[in-house]
Amino acid sequence: MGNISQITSRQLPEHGGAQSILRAANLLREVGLRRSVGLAELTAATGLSKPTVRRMLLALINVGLVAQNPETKQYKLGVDAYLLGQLAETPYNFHELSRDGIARLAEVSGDTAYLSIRQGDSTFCLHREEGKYPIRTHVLHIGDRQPLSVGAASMAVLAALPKVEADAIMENNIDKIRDSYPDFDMEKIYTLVAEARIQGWALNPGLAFAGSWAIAVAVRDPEGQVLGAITIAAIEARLDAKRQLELSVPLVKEAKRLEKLMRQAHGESRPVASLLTHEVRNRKR
Amino acid sequence: MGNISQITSRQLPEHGGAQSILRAANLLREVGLRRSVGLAELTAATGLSKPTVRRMLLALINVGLVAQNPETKQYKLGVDAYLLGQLAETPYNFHELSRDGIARLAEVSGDTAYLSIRQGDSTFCLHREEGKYPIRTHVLHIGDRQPLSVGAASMAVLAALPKVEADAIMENNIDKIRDSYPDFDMEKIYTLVAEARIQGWALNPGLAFAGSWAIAVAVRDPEGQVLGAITIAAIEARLDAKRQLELSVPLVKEAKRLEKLMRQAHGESRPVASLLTHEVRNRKR
DNA sequence: TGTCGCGGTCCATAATATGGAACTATAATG
DNA sequence: CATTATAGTTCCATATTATGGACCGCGACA
Repeated sequence: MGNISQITSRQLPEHGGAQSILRAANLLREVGLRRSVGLAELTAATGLSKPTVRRMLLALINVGLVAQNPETKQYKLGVDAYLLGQLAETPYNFHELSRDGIARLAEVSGDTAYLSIRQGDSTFCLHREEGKYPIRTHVLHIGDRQPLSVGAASMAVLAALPKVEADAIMENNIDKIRDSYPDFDMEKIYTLVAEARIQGWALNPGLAFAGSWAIAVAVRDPEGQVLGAITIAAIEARLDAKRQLELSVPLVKEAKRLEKLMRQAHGESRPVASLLTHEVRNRKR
Repeated sequence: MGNISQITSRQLPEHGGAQSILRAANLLREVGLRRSVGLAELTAATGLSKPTVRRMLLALINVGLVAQNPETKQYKLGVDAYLLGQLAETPYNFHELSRDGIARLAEVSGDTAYLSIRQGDSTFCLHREEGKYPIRTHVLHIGDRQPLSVGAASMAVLAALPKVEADAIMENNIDKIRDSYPDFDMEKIYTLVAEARIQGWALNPGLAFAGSWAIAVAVRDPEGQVLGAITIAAIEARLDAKRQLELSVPLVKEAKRLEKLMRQAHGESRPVASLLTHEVRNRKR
């Protein structure tokens, strides 16, 4: 494998020998990131040859991780991918524990509340809860991924990271961002992140999508690492300076609450019920 | 696929060349089926050599599908597995659309209601909702898989399948079941499934776990295929013949409702919102 | 009718993954 | 302290396994 040019994605011969797994996982990710996608696009996205992609897709279909619509010939994630997700957990039960808080935020604000988790140089939208106000921004969807810098949650995460780390990431992401959001003002991002550091919450004044504003607060795990962020998004008219301040209060409160929940849950390593669980599991095995 | 000996799992050189993906997926599944597992058990479970398993695990860790606890050295599914699951869907939105109905069943019964989806020769527990009655059976957990024949949901699915297919599956599963549930009376299963065909709902009178009874109804997708089942489980004292009859009414009703929901949702291929989604997605790419 | 884009397949070749063995380390057990 | 079990690593000859160029068939378009 080429070790000089880094055109496609992750590579390196890797000490051991397991390249095909990396490729397959990459492919799986590419399929997942689009709701439905054709063979050609996947070959382009992965940089692999058509037969290879097709073979890998067949294998993934065989194990149920991918499904193909027999009419449109489009590929998408299969049921087993869903099931696998049911078996996995977010760290510290981040997702589960946040549910109520996010709902409360949607309730009190009337707008849309989000939960995002950090994944390397991106954030990933895990959950969305809608409030009662009839005009909503539907910009961010569950499953959407945004490079750090783009969006309120992203900026909140960046602001919460050590400054050197944040700067390195921004440097790193700058190309990715120029590709996807050509008319993006990186200077503004630096300012906004700096402000977020002082305020304790980040503001996205419609940068990614005109008219769609949002404020966000980072959430840390019991070890102090930045796990993700919670966000309230609204149309511009409903997020002026005054309301930003108003909403930042419950937002920060819910973030603190979530952090506390995670600390508590972290204390009790295993609930009593798992004893029974264990008994049953043995029976099965 | 191998139709004679099924010793290890899926095998055969497979027409194409993508065996390592099959192996990796298998490994991933084995990791997922246990909450947390060591290297030795995985080598045993997969039938592969230690270096191979370790190499594959490293690759899977690299892509985030597996995580390793640095203290215990145990492996489990990684965050990316979770995220992947968020991107996937159950067929016909089975899981989403069932949520309210399951909650209602838990509410009216006071006991525990389940949703299970069929996966080949097994059912997989997708969702559980608990009622208010203080004594609950915690036998089945989200993520648990049971071979068809074992459990009320399983039997409901079997009863709903064409008889020849059901018989073939039972024949097929019989070894698996003898392994895991040594004191299992297959004769009784046949009887119960036959009864289920007549009644329209299946009863598990504490077969898998003494004292834990349940009734279940199969659910079909808009094409008429059996997708899974919904279940009400309770302790034996709360599921005598009279109450079985009582509870079977709302159970069947919810199943019908769910089927209707899926038919409706199937009609409208794409909601309006996805136009916007598409626009945003383009921006990113 | 020609051509372009797409999904899909073949197969000789080259690259890749494999696992036995031998070894280290650490922790629990008797 | 010896023993056992577990996790993990390295080496390397071997052959299993993946690869992609070339090719086919189809439908859309001009």
